[in-house]
Amino acid sequence: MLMTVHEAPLSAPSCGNCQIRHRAVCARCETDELAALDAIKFYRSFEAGQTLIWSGDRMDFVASVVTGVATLTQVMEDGRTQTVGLLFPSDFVGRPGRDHAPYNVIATTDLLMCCFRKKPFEELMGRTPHIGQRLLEMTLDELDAAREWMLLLGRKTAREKIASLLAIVARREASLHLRAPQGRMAFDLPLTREAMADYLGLTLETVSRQMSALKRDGIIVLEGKRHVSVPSFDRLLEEAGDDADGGFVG
Amino acid sequence: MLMTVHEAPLSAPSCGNCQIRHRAVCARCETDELAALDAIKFYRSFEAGQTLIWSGDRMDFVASVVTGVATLTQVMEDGRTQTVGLLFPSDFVGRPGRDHAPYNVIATTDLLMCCFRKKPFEELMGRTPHIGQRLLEMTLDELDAAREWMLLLGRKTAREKIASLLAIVARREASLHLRAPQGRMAFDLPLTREAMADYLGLTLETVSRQMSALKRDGIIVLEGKRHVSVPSFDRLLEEAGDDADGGFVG
DNA sequence: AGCATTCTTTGATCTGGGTCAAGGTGGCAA
DNA sequence: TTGCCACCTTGACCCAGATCAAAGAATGCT
Repeated sequence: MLMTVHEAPLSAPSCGNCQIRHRAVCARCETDELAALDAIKFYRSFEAGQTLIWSGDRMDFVASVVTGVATLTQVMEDGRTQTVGLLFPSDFVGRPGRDHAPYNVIATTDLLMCCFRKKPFEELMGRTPHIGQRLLEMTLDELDAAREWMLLLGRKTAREKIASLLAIVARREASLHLRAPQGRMAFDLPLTREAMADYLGLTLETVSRQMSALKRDGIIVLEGKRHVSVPSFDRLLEEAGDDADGGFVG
Repeated sequence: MLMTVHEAPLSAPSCGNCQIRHRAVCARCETDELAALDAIKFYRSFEAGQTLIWSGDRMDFVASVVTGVATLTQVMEDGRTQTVGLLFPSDFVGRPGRDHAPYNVIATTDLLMCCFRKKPFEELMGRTPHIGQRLLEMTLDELDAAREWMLLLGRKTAREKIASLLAIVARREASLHLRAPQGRMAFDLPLTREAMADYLGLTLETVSRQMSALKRDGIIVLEGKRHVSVPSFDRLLEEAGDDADGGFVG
């Protein structure tokens, strides 16, 4: 069973540990871990567009997304920008054992984060190997996702890139509602055209043109700029150029 | 899985644990860990060009590179290929808790791997949290490297890509000889032009042209096709477009 | 030595996506 | 209800890198 909706800061999620457990079952939660995590956690909320963390900032906490979407981005001296991670609810940011942020973390929608002070979190990790194991699994999944994205950035066409991104967003949105992604589906894009471009290694004009092309070709239906419906998820996957189920577990 | 298995080399590296510890000092090695790892390890060697593991293969071991260089590559149905990882000595392949390989692993030079049967390795990990922690650190480093590479693939020019790759190889070669990368340095490229292209998201012709351009501009000196010397490492880093120390810890 | 193979370089040409520029569109503040 | 501002779309043109083609090295085999 996947974890259900998290509530606002005042009424904390029923199982704070779920953040760490990243869509894993709660059944195995050990009470003391839960209490220990509860004791060091706090919530922060951000508005769409806000930069939560600047690259190079001191970061004295680790965190996981409760609701909303954020990006990790790298910026070159001359301003070229590449997004290197998309964070959906249950995704984790921050690295035990490093105290400066290597990326900008930007809220692309309104965002609620569940944070853990790093010091006590690290201590807790030392005491309960289980948390470290979970973190390892999550990190390995992220690594796979990053490598999948390397294929996209290095070898896919603009159209395939857009289709891949839409497929990933569709999948993640579906998983938030405990559904498998298939058939007709609809969702809101949590990203501006520019943010999409930064994730895909394109310009925003190309993103816009390819969105129009996919719409013209009936792969997607747009209502407004952000709401997308996908008549056939399989068709979308074909456009994404992925073999088989093609990809992200992320 | 096609591979020629030679027997364990007569003189194994003095501390097998170092593989896992990934360039860490051996001083902290705990005797029992070492013995336990020794008990489940074996060596395999491969020739340049051999594919050690095919994507989708059952993989019943994890391993680390002792000598030589290997790549992790993804291939699309139509043959487009993207390398998603470069493995130098001390780098780790394989994931506890997954039994099919997600990438092709290809030896780009003659290669010696130190392998651990997965089952006993996982059990050992369960008993000695220390190994899990080390693996987490290594995985987080790889994730950073992958994300750095995403910036390269998404936003850098062909010339910057080549310079970045040369800088990484120079750094890794230097670290094998326990030196800091700086000033004049020389090394052999462990990759063909095609393998470079696959890692950089370019064609081999573009790689060749840009190598010639960097040579013409005095950034590098080529002796033969593979031997590179770099008169000024700083100059190379500038060409790579990295800010500050720019990058890979890998 | 002669030939084949594999890797690399270089040239000529083409093109997908970038760049520059000009309008849409829609939400919201006054 | 108007006007602003942020976001998005579309068009015209351009260029970095792809593609197509040919011809050098280097190596190894007979």
